[in-house]
Amino acid sequence: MAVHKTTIKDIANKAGVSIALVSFVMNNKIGRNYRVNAETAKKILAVAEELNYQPNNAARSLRSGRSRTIGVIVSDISNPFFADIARRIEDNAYKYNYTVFFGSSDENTSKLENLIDVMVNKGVDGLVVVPCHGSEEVIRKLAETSLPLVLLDRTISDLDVSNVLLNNKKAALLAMDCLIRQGCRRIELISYSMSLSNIADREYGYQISMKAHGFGEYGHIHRLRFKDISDQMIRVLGEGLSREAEAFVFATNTLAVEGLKALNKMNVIVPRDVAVVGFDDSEAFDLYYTTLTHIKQPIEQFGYEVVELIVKAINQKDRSQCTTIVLNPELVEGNSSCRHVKRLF
Amino acid sequence: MAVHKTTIKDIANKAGVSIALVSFVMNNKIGRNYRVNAETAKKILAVAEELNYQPNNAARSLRSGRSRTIGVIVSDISNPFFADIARRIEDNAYKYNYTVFFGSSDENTSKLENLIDVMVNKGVDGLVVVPCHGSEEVIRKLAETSLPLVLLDRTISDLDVSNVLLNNKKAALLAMDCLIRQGCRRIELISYSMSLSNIADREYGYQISMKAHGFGEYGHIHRLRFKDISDQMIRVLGEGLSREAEAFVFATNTLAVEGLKALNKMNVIVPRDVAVVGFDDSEAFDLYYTTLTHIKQPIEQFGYEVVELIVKAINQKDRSQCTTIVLNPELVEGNSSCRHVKRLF
DNA sequence: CTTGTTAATTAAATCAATTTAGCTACTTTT
DNA sequence: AAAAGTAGCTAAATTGATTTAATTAACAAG
Repeated sequence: MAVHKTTIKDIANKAGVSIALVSFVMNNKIGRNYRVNAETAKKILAVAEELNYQPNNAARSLRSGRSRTIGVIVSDISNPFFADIARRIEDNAYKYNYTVFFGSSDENTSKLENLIDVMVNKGVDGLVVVPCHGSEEVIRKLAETSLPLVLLDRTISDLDVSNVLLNNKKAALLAMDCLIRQGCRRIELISYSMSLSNIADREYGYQISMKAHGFGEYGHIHRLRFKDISDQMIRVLGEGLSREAEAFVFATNTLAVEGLKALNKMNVIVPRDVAVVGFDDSEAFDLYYTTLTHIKQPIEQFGYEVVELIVKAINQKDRSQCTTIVLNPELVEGNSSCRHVKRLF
Repeated sequence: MAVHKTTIKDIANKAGVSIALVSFVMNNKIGRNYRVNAETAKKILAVAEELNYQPNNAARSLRSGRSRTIGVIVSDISNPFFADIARRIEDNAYKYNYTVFFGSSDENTSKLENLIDVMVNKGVDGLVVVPCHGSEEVIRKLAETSLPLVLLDRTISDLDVSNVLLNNKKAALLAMDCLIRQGCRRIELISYSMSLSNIADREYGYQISMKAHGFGEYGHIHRLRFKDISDQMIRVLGEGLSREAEAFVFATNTLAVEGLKALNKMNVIVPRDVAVVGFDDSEAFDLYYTTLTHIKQPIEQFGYEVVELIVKAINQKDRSQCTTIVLNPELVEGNSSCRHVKRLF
């Protein structure tokens, strides 16, 4: 608790030994090379305890070149999806005695680059990054350095780097299967205009499914710009409905929230007028008048695996060994996709 | 971008000067005590640029005893209220060249104590803490140390420390005035059983208002335990409704979300059957079938002021000078408090 | 009794930056 | 021309911990 002041030197003085011995004991380095008398070790530990010794991280870091610190850059830490992952990362990193710096890129490449600089400058031992639109080159350059790196949620094609990703194609297929089982054919996808691997894979899964079931002609992918979503949303949903779309799939939780808001404004009732499937959970859906069918991502596992990978990468000097972990999505069926409800009205 | 390797020494070698000169120039220390020829300075800066010099934080930190790092411990970083504040803190701290460590206490004192230890150990220059239930003693001990400290959102009574708080009593009065204006008398408050200054002040404001308007006899404060809220919520709301409560005030956003969920389950329509006022905003309310009347807290200002205070505290050696900033709440009137709607049904 | 071995310990270098005290050359003053 | 002042620069100490190389003391082996 107390703000530390006692150093290894203080302990050495009080215990009547050299600072080297204290260091050996404090680091449990006792072995064939460093031998310390059991009595002496005991005494040193006692004095350390008495003086409430806390090692100086700056000194340690300077000497070892390591900070026991990890940098995590997500697109927006106030997005519940990333906030939840952040919590898990924090918790798991703590187990390994690592502390975490967080940063938000706001889907802005220059901000991302800046954050990377700040964190590298702070001396983080490794970086976890959610690549944003247009960040490909920045990430490639970063991957060329010797700094341990793990990409989260999205990846960069043809880049030899560790990843923790969702099986986004499968996720899209799950969403589609659910709707198709309900008899939907005119299914439209609401997506972002940003070029992101997770989005692309979801779009791919959507298209595969539509074609496989022979609904290709009904297919529509709406790609919205990141800024000023709500106006665009009302427009594209309106377009879809005028084409008699039977279902909308929203490619992210932010899109789903905005989409449901728009449908509310347009007085469109879900699932009576149109079926809906979303991605990710959100507290927002808890108060919605019907339960939302959505793809559930294994948040805890995301946080867990990311830390495992980055710690592994830090501890191996061989940077060439990369691991990609692909996590499985799960379909949570609510009422928003129950197309048959129409008959009830 | 590149992982740094060039040191002050490299620059000195390449520029043909001593490391001291490089340090003077890099730190802009040029003045009466440290004189550097303009030409030399220029050359040093050029070499630094060329070698892409990034100062080693560990060395700097070791020498100066400062880390340019701030620790922020909230109760839960995945609660949107704190996540939003965290973003603002991060942004404002960046302006001062500070980086931020976040931690979540989960309203658990021993976890809080542990986090404080970790952060002190990491050598943070200052701490921003949201005190949790039962943390009084821990905070008092912390305040006795020389570590700059700012309490956020909640305070500890009779403790000489800087604070950034909401005027919670006023906030409660605003909420009450709004309901009373609508003709409500049987107003009940849903609160936590935790002993927290913000909660206490909101309860106080509620009681003051009820008594002042002569509704004391109708007053009911329900204090829920932090764990397993939903069951308790259904019970207490049921109790309230059986007493013909006309309005519920929820003392926090988490309580409001749980409360509205419970009302949904109980098939109680807002505001037809009961009026509702909440604290804080939440994305969750966006999809609710009616707009929620709530107390809006100045989130941006919270983040801003906290950083201002902690930076000020860090830069003054005189620890005795404490500042308390009390921010003003704002009432955002939605439809959930429009009691008169009853007549329309 | 010398040599070798090993247990126990320590002095000193190192990490990268900051900062104090001091040292040259000049220039200015008297 | 001696004294004083100053511009420009540098050597070296310092920060706290880690780690290498060296040292001492004790004991066993030859």
